[in-house]
Amino acid sequence: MAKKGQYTYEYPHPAVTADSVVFGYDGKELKVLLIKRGAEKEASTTAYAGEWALPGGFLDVEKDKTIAYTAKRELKEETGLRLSEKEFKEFGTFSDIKRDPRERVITIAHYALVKLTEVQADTDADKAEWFSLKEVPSLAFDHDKILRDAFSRLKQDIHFQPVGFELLPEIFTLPQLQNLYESILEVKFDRRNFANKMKHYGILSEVEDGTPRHGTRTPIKYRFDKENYDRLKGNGFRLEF
Amino acid sequence: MAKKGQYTYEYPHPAVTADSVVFGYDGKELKVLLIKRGAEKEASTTAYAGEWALPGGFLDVEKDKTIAYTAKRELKEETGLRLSEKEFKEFGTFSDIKRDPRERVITIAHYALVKLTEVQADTDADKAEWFSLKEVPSLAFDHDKILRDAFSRLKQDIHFQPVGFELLPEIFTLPQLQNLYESILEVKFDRRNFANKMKHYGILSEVEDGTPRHGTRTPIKYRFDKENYDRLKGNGFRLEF
DNA sequence: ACAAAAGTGTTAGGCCTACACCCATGA
DNA sequence: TCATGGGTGTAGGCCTAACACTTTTGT
Repeated sequence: MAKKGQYTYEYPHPAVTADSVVFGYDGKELKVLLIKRGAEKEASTTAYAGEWALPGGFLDVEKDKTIAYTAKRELKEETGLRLSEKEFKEFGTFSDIKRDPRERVITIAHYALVKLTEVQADTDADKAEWFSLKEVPSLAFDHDKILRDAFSRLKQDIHFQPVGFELLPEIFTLPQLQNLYESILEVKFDRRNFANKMKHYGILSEVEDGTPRHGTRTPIKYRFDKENYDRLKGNGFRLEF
Repeated sequence: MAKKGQYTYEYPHPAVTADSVVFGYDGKELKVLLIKRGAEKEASTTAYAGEWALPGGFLDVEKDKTIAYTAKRELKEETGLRLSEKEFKEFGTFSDIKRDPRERVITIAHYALVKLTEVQADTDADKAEWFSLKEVPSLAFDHDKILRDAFSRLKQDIHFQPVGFELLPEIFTLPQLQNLYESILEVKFDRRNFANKMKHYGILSEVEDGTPRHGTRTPIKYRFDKENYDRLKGNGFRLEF
């Protein structure tokens, strides 16, 4: 570890952190991953000790190639989750002069989408916990605001890029997909219209699992047609509703 | 001025800057404001001396309330332009480890829209110059990329929020407005369809200037209905084309 | 047997697109 | 007088929104 006071500059420098809002979907609700700030580690983490916060941490000036890499590294260290840098979408900078009581800290905020059902096993339950968006406790620093902003940004983004693939298990049903959209946009859709639209996009392929679907009570299973999905993601699309 | 080496930290800190891409419209073309980097001032500005760059500069850790304030302050200092903090839209962070040869510098990129015809007088011609987007020289640091990203972001944003008010003079004509949209989106529109659409939004009010419009050769003058314009801006809108 | 979940198709209305002609001015 | 710029309206197509009934399973 570096010696105290080793790094000097002609002008004051701020500290820079990357914080991440990780959204997951359990088939019913949208959730967010939070960590509990501990008092055990470096002195610099003692602010807001014991409170819930977004995962994130300081830019390693000498090693982190980009701030997205910081986000990735810190998420892994704090929650056990391994995501690639590309999965972090930057959505804003929070730079208020008083946002950290210790020193001037600028944070670059990111959000990421994960398949909750698949990564739940990887999240280190000692440190991290998934919260329903409606039951998020009050958070350290300005993380409440960061979380709110991330959610609005996700709401915006969902209009232009399909969003299911990142959040749903590989095999899913139309009602699940619809519920996901409804959870994010906080509205209800007509079942028929939703199905028509999704089918027209051509990103769904029906999964044949042998069972010859007796009733209509058990939903049809789909997976995403990754090729069309990615093309749509690249070109952008217009979800109107 | 602070003494050299006065500021020490336990861990290395990056420098943080705010850079601004200021777009203006002269009635024909979209332009961008650039500054020429000088060698005269502090040592820290000698990198890329003499080259063109985006206006911007270092966060004043002790005084700048937010990074948007940094953007505002630096723009004023470097070009003479006075904008309010709200006029700077943050659109991304550029954090590549090698983007500045001197030390680790993270920049928070912003863009702003101004009425070129009205502010041209305020821009300090010794330091700053307006360039047509198609004639931008090669820029210092990674500012080429920042400029490209700003332009794409503007293109995106224009689909969801009306954009004329910030760029056009108070009184303008429909052909001007159309040309502005065409300049930004780099496409051509049908005159009639464009007019129909804009009129349906209800953000244009005809300006009566006495002259009883003999021919149709002289275009009708409009101003924005600020109330409807702001409402539309708040609610968002969907420009389809 | 009843409530809840899921599948399915049609119609009306609104928005987008394409398209042509006239008038006045300036060269 | 001719080329240019600007104003204006309509018809067809597509997408969106609204809407009801049937089947089956679980209680």
